[in-house]
Amino acid sequence: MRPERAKSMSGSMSRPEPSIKPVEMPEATDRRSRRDAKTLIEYAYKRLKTNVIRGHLAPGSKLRIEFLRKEYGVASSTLREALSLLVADSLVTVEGQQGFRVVPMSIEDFREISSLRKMMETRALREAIANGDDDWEAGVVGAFHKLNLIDLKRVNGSEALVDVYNERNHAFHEALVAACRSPWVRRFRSMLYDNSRRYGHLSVAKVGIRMSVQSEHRAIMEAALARDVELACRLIEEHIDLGLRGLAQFPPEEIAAGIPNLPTRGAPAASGRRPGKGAAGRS
Amino acid sequence: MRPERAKSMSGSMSRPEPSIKPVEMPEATDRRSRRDAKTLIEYAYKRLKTNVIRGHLAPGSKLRIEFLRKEYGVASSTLREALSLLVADSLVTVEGQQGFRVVPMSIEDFREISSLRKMMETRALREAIANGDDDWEAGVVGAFHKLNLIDLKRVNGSEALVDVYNERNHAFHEALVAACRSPWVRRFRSMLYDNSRRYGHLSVAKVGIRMSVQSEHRAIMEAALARDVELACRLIEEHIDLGLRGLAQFPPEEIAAGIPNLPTRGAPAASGRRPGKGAAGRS
DNA sequence: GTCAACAAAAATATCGACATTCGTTATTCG
DNA sequence: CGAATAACGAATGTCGATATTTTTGTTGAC
Repeated sequence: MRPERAKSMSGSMSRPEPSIKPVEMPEATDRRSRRDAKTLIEYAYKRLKTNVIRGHLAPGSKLRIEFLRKEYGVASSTLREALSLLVADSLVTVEGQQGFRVVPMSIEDFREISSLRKMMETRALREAIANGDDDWEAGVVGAFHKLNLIDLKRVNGSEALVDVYNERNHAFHEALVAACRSPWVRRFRSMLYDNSRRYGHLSVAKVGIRMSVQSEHRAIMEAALARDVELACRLIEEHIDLGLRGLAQFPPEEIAAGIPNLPTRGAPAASGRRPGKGAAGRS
Repeated sequence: MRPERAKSMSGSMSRPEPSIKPVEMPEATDRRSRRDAKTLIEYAYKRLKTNVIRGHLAPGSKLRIEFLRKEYGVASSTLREALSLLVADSLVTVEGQQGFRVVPMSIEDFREISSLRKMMETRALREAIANGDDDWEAGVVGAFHKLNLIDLKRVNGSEALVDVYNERNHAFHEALVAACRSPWVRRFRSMLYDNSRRYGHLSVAKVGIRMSVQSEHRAIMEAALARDVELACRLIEEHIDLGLRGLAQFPPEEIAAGIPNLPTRGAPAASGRRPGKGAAGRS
């Protein structure tokens, strides 16, 4: 069903690079998601969300309608609605006559998120383990396998591989709780997870991925499949704590700044500043 | 600072009717909130939120832009953005080319909300009791007093008094956790509480207010002021459970239907139906 | 009588122009 | 020289018209 990439790579090595389809390269993303998004609002919403989570839109920065409008090629109301939808995810705030803003990052924020995540994640996991059927197991095993195919040592440093890793890591954790049916738990968990991903990306960018992560994932998966609720919950709590600890060492201002040296794809200037007055001035 | 209502009531009776300023009568609300809303979006947002929580917009019903647009006197994009903001509160859903919809109600939904509310409410209360200063205590005592001024026996039946009661009940519970600083806990608690208010209103409309509620409130307040965390948490959990039990007796379809015999202020027809074809047809 | 294709109608989503508000800089007054 | 003020520019918020999509209603064939 996807005849487009027929003659791309015909290698036959034993285990080549982990089939990196260019997950969200700047161009590819646009085309793809614009196709399978039902509406332009949804398209803008997803793209904005990705960029916030990845840190391409700096934490705390102002989201100027006019700029993003042109950048994304949609009307102002369309973009505005997409941003409003992003408020539901607690990734963006909006205030009276003040416009939209990326939610700031801080270590206290990450602490609270991690703490609540432990509640929600375990609750979701409990339920998933109780309800999980064969399909759920298959999903977990599959997602873990895909995640495990990535050679961690090679990830640190490579932009593209980092993206793939983050994507698959996300998929694995989703698969774990896929069998949880409670809508509210799912919603809260999802909000918290999305927010925590921002810190996850930051952590990867700053200190790289810790090597123990694969074994942690494996242990969690095995406990879940063995239906050992208590163990699985304990392990996932530790997993969350380790993520927190990885960032706790940095000074607050470094965390608030987000990922450094990032070309801020789709964002105006760095933080709250104006784009600079020079350029086309006429005085 | 409010010279408007200078010569209104000069009574000097021992304890008259509990000074019912018409909290959100259909007209008054519009004027008032339209004034102190910074933007039209905020105005529409608040008004829609109130109507959803009160059940004037039936659970599960479709929110037709064109209809509400005229009703509220704002442009379609403005209303659209207000609705998008309501998605953040989990009071409204939006789906692809399908428009907006009031989130449905069900007893399972209420169960999950109540369950999660117990987590969040206790967590918020714990923190509030730990941090609470004199202002917090004053706020709690004041809110309780106002709530307690209402004669419950007289409430059941009177539309206006029900609104006042619900409003003050809300204020009391807000005051209890006002000293909680954790943004995420506050946010989640708030979402859950708003949603649970829908069921609260339904409960009041169907079975009236249980007479024990005042003593429950008093006990919670006293425990909180005495800084008895464990007792306060236990009491509030019981409080929540009692609210749930009040509705659990009804058949599912009655709960899904929302408040009966309500003129659906600001809503088109009852549920998913069209407004009727007659009127200005020209065939 | 049931189903399917087609046409009409309604509702959603999208757009770009316009009005309003806010923050900044330049100016004036004490 | 400093503070308050006024004009400017930029960004937000608001609007109604238009394009697309979905739904409804009807006709015709099997």
